[in-house]
Amino acid sequence: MLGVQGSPDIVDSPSLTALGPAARGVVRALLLGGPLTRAELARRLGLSPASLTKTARPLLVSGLVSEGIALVSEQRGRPGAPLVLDAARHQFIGVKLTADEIFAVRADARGRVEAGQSAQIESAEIPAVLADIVAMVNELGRDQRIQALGIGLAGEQTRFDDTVRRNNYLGWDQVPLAHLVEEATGIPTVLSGDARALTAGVQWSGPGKGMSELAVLTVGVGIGLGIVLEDKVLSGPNGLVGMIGHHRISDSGPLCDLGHRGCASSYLTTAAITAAIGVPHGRVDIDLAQGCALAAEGDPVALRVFADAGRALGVIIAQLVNILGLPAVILAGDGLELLTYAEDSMQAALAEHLDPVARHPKVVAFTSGFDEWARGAAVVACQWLLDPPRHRYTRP
Amino acid sequence: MLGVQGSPDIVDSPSLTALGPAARGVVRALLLGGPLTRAELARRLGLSPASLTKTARPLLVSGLVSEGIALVSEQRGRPGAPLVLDAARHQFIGVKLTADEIFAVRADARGRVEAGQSAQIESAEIPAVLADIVAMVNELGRDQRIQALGIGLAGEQTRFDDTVRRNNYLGWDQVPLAHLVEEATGIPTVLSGDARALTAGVQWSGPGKGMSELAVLTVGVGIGLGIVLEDKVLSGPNGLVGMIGHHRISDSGPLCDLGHRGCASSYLTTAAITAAIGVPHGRVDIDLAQGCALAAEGDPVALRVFADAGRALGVIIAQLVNILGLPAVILAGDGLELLTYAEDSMQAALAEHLDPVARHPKVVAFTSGFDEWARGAAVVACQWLLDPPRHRYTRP
DNA sequence: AGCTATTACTTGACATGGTGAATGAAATGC
DNA sequence: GCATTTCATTCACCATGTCAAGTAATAGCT
Repeated sequence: MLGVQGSPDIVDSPSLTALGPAARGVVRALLLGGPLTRAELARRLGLSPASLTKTARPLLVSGLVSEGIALVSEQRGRPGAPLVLDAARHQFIGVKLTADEIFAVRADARGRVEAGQSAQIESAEIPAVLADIVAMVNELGRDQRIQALGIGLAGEQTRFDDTVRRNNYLGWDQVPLAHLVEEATGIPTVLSGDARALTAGVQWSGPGKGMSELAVLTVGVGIGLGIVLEDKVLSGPNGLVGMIGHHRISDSGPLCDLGHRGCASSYLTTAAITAAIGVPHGRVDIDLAQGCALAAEGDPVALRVFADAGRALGVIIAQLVNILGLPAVILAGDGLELLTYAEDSMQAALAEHLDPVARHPKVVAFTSGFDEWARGAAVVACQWLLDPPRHRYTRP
Repeated sequence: MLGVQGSPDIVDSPSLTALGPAARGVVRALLLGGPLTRAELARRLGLSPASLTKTARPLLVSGLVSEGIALVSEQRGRPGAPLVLDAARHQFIGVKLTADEIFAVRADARGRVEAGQSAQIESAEIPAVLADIVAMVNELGRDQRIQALGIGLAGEQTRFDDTVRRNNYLGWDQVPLAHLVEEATGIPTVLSGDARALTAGVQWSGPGKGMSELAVLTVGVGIGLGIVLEDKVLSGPNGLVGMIGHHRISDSGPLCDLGHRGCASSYLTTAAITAAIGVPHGRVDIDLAQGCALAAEGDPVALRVFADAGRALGVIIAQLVNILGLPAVILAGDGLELLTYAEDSMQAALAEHLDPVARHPKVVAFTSGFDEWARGAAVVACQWLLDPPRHRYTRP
């Protein structure tokens, strides 16, 4: 692009915030459902055809939406003109903040990653971290108009949050991070829990695209859980949702670091698995890949550990499905490698613990890089902008 | 036979269906929050004061709402005039349908029961049951204008359903019961799952009144679960929610009738408890009250059975709170008597299995008669009428 | 080809529900 | 008695959505 930093010749697509709630609803539906005719949109949004004509007009004029060519119709009557959304027109930035590292990506409205970077955190002091974030955001947003910025971090964040509450990793408490970043960058900013951000990414543009109900279960350093109900990522009144890490799976079993016997963490975290495999072999420095290699060689210890892990996964999935009636569960996280040797026992445990009346859920493994977490945060930012505001009125 | 709707000497308060969505919102808030000033309503509904003046006017004119006297103000400025809702003005009927009996109550909008009756079901044939229901409804609705009718039954019903899907108790499948009853009585009718109806009753006018998030766990013949999230009773995509009856509590434990070892049903259903107490004593005809009596005498078998039941309850509550972040769990059902001797172990198990980060929930026992189920169905009918319609448009 | 049924879209009059700004009303605190 | 604070109203205006009516484009049938 020709433009220099901050120059006026950036293509200035109108901000999504300028759209009314009706238009946002249309954009949201198009984002999730691909090109759709006005008639189909009207049906999905529960509006009259007349409304859609009216709502779509300004979107067409602005160029955000354009009319495609009618498909070969298998219908009887006049074919509809599909509306196609120019999702690449709007950019978002997603940031995943951990105790020692920051990941950030720039993505378009559909969640396609355009650029990304990462940096180590030198100090957990608020001004230092803030400066790091701002530097990365400015770098990624150079010569781009960024619609919104999403930050995902561990802890008790609600779906669209603005302050960091009790973050043990960073040692922060009650930090108005969204406001700080917004002031420094000029970009509207929202916070979210990291598991919730990952879930949002899965739901809008990952393997769960278009599903209204699903759960995302992550295994790795810890166990994370995100739940989508009625198209919305659940966050609970305090952001305290999905604390499934210490669910008891079995009365007899290994101990987790909190002293629970047979809890989910004791079977599923990477540390638990590597320790369980390594100790009987007299090795403490084993990693997950080595554990998998042992299993591949037929090592009985490794096979048993993975089988137990699979069983734990199956029990958790069954509980979720029984309680919430979910039709799909997505497995993710950097410990997902274990699934190779755990899938059979997982399926067996799932079948055993599923309620006889419940429908068998679709279970999908979603292998992804670490930037998936940051991408999820970008999706959260997009969802935030397009969210139908419940409370429009802010008193003076 | 036609309903009594047409009789000319009924005080004809305008139907709630005539209210627009804005007015319904006000009525709903007043129903849940008692008398509220316009200013407070505006804050709760996220509207401007101007909106409230406008919305409240027709309600005041119609007499459904009247202005109370300002309370002794502890505020600084002008005291607001509380709007009080005349909840007794609108009647609803709730019906609980089981395999062999029908319970029905008439209640006002606030869920206060005005009358009730029950009848045995002679035959499970659809026309026979329909006739029974219609007769009871006509009897309860005599000389009254009934706003809506709610029917609660076991099975895979969604929150506001219209057809009975796969009901094993009655042997029905795909019966458009709501439509049939509506035609025969002239009263708008809605179906709901029975656990969901009970939950609705708890949420609107029971011990959970005013709470936005809670779960209702029932013990008795089976184990039921209803979940409220963001003020709405959860029903899932297929109405398959809360199938918690066969969750595994322990590897070792009694068998349930499906052959699961140590599942929730095997610890908590009344049949399981009475059998567990009775068999060691060589008695098969024991009931729950007798079991309690034995426990009161210090019978070690009974005490142990109740302690195990309490532990199962505690585990289930902990799981629910961990996953959903619920601040409160209400216990109900006709088997609740067991709690007298199970509470300690329940609390212990809850504390043990709750995630270290999770907030300890409020656990409340809600002892109630059998008509609580029918009352819940009446509340569902009221919620249904006052629900903000997502899809207003019905195409011609 | 021409007709009919079917589905898609547009138009304009109208209703509803919401806002902001200005104003008035009723209490407390000094 | 007066400032302050909070509550409520009024009026002009906007956004969204419906209805009824009409136009447009296709498939299938005769």
